Amino acid sequence: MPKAKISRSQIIQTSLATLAECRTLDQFSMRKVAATLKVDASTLYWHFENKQALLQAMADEIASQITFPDNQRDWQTQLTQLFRTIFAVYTAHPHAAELMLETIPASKTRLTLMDHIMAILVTAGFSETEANEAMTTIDFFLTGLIIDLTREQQFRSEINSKQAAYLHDQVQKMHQITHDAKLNHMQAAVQFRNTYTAKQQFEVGLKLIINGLLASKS
Amino acid sequence: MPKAKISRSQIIQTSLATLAECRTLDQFSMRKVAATLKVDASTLYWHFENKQALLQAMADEIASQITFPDNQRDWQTQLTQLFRTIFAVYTAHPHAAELMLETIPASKTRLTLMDHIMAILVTAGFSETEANEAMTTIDFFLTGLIIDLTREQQFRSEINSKQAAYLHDQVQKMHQITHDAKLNHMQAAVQFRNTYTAKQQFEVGLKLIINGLLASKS
DNA sequence: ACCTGAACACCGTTCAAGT
DNA sequence: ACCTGAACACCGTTCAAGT
Repeated sequence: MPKAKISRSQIIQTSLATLAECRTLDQFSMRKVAATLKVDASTLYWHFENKQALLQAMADEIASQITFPDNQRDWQTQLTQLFRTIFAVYTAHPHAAELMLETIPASKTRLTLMDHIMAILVTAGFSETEANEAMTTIDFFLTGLIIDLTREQQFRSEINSKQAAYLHDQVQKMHQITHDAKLNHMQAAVQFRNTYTAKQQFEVGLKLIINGLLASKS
Repeated sequence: MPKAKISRSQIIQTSLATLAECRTLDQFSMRKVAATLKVDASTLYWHFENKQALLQAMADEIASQITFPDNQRDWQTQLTQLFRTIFAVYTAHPHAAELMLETIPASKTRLTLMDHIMAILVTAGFSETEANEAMTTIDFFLTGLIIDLTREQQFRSEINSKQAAYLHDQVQKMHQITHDAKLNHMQAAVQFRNTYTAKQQFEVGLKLIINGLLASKS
């Protein structure tokens, strides 16, 4: 029994490191991970069924870093704290939000997390239906926000590659059209996005949804 | 001046038809579009700068089918009607939601639409900030919902390809873990998703957010 | 049990050359 | 102005063969 050159968890760690150096999720490839590990690409297929399986494992690894809030506090506080943690974890790992979106929550870690979010709401007196709706709404909001913002940030920083240059032009064009067509509300929106940080936008959106929940309760 | 074999709009139409036959967005390729048009793949690059540009054009084409609601009605009705139209248009075109997510709204069509949504809210008395938050929240919710649901639907219908089979297994596994670990709230969530249609889930989520807006107003 | 090499069937994109 | 062919540098995945 010869010692294995690489382990499953080693692949996951290296994959996350490799992903961190990719500008977009689809630049992440099995071949790049293999190259970093100094292993043939086909070797990875002994450890993982396919690329999707590796992505799922990476998503789980990230999700496992999310900790649960103190359950003595009221539901608004618990929910806010928990989603703040999720926000922090997602922003700490490049492309984490996209990874979650492209991946099925078929692990105990992720399912337990979702169950916990719903538990907070159900314990607070919401129905299962309301809890499910609230959870997915917040989750999609959070995921969408992060994906959108990281995209724009990358355009601002990198003009090296042709692809980045094209996308940068599109952002410029967006501002141009907004200005020329006198779309005043969009102009306000753009300015709003430029002055607020991602964290601030997250807080304000989360508050809106929680307020909505509060209202539906009474 | 020889007559052009193909036109820009012809490419866009064929692309949408080609996309409709792809099970996932990343199965959509320039080469497939070219093959359908009986043209060399490189020809497309005379009409479009790159793949991203074609995707943007496709997204615009879809977005142009969204009509605005009667502006005599109150803001809740207008907002609900408009997003119902968006929901209908997104579900009519396979992968439309993903297309919107992967693409920058750098066209007059899409920017005007966004401006209109904000205008409804600002006219109703919300601040630009609140309007922007509400718009993005609803948009992300809608996009996320559609992407999630279409994914699951595809798994249920197709077991042909190996890729689909793997994802189908993951969905199974998700149910299994949920059951075994007694994640009761998740179980309720799964059941909820199985009995409700996409449209119903959309309606209920939209109502929640609008109620939140109503509450924040008073 | 774990890994390699070569191969297959794909991609997006470029560019000289054709009409 | 519009299109082609060939080429480049990539992909994910499989599978017989090695240790």
